[in-house]
Amino acid sequence: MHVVTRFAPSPTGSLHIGGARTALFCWLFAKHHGGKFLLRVEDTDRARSTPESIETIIDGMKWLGLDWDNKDYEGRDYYSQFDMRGRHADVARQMVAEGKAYYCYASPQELEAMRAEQKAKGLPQRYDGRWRDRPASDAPEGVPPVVRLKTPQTGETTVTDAVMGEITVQNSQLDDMVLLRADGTPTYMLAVVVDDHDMGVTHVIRGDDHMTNTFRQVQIYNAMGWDVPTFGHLPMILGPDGSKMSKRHGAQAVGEYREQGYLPEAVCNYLLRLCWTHGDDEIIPQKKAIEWFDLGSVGRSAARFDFVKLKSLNAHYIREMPDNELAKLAVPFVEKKLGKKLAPANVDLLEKAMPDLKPRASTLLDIADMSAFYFHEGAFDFDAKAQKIMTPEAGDALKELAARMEGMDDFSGSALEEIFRAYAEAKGVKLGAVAQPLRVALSGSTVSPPIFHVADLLGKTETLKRIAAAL
RNA sequence: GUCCCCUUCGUCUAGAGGCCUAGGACACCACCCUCUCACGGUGAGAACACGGGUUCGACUCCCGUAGGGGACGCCA
Repeated sequence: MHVVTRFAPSPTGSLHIGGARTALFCWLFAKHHGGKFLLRVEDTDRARSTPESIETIIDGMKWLGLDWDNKDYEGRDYYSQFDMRGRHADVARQMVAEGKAYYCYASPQELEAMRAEQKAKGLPQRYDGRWRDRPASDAPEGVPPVVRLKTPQTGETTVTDAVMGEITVQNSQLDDMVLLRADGTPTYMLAVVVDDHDMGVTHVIRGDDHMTNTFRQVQIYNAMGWDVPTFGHLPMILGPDGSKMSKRHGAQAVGEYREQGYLPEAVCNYLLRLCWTHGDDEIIPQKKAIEWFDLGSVGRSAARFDFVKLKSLNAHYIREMPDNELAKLAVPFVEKKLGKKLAPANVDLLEKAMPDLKPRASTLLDIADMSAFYFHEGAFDFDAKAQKIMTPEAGDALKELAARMEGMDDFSGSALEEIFRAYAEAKGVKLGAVAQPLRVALSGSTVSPPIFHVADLLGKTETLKRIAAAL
């Protein structure tokens, strides 16, 4: 199957998680079929479109690993809808010439009054076609008209959606939408259709908030005699409480997930599983996703976003990642936590500590929090719990054990553990009774990775230094 | 208000008329492992929105009700 998909965000903000999901699905569908995936920025709204927003969206796509095929297009890495405005206007004029569209001179105020009246009467709010059949001679002087599509008022329109199935709407429900604004710029409705057609888009995959637009857009395809692409509408992503996703629910922008230490693999896997399934499979690496993806397995109902599940998926991908790669990703987070650059030796230490850190972390932020103590300089400030562990008796024991450590040639974790175990057994106490004070001395906390291994990584000199500082 | 879509454990979902004593994952609880915290392992609890049909048989098909979402702009 010949496949061309596109992601068409409007550059009026960041790349939202819902947009990322749409982009992911478009990308997966194209990759699955060996087709093309295009990026088109819908920037016809000049007042709200910003270059910063375009950058943010592109950054987000790159971070997620969703590469598109229209790079280096006229000095840009994406299609700009605004660039095609001339073409859009030509199409609109062609439709007027062919009697498929007409000029409407109704002012915005007039239309507002019309809608208000309809609403008051409990009538459906739509353009009443007041200029649909009026002769050109009725045109008022000096009023720039908009171009409206002459939509069929009888019959019905059926769309076979690759996700939602067959959906039919009565044409009487559709009104004559604006194609070209009074200032000659195209509306979204016209621009998407023309661009999708011109770009050879075969599959329009987007959020289902566009479902009802589809019937209107089909009218434009029909008026122009163009092939209608296959549509696939994806269900909405809702906040945890079932209402529309908003700031109060948590991170919305893809960039925020990045800053919070999420891995793109986890975000993609989570987004994929949110409304698409492959039996009982939960962990779906990118390669498998491309192999398995299809539109038929996309669910039809809106899904609630579950930050906890995303986190557990992120934890999984952290555990799977090779230590060196993970350390590299974690460095900026650790440096931010520490407020200073990490020396090469410390980066090395971070990588060596990774096997201990990985199973304990859900995000890169967690890794930064848990690993900060390795790089700590000077004495720790013990919290109440730590102070409770550091009793005079514990101090005496540590002092004795430190003396034994001095003489160790093999300062490995297992050798240390042996010494501590032997000591504990001789004193008739549990290992924890001596291991916990060591943990507090070395990490400044009652919680840390396995403490003998920590000592091993810190080295004999640093370990003894920290014990001395703690006593 | 009009039109469109949706409805299985708390959440994401499996399920295409008998395979369902409704499966998996996250979360939660218990136990095991254990130097702390995790990881891991084992186990428990937890759902077919409601009401009518159709059928020998409905989570699965049809209708209705309720609830949720979306659209109704010279925004996209």
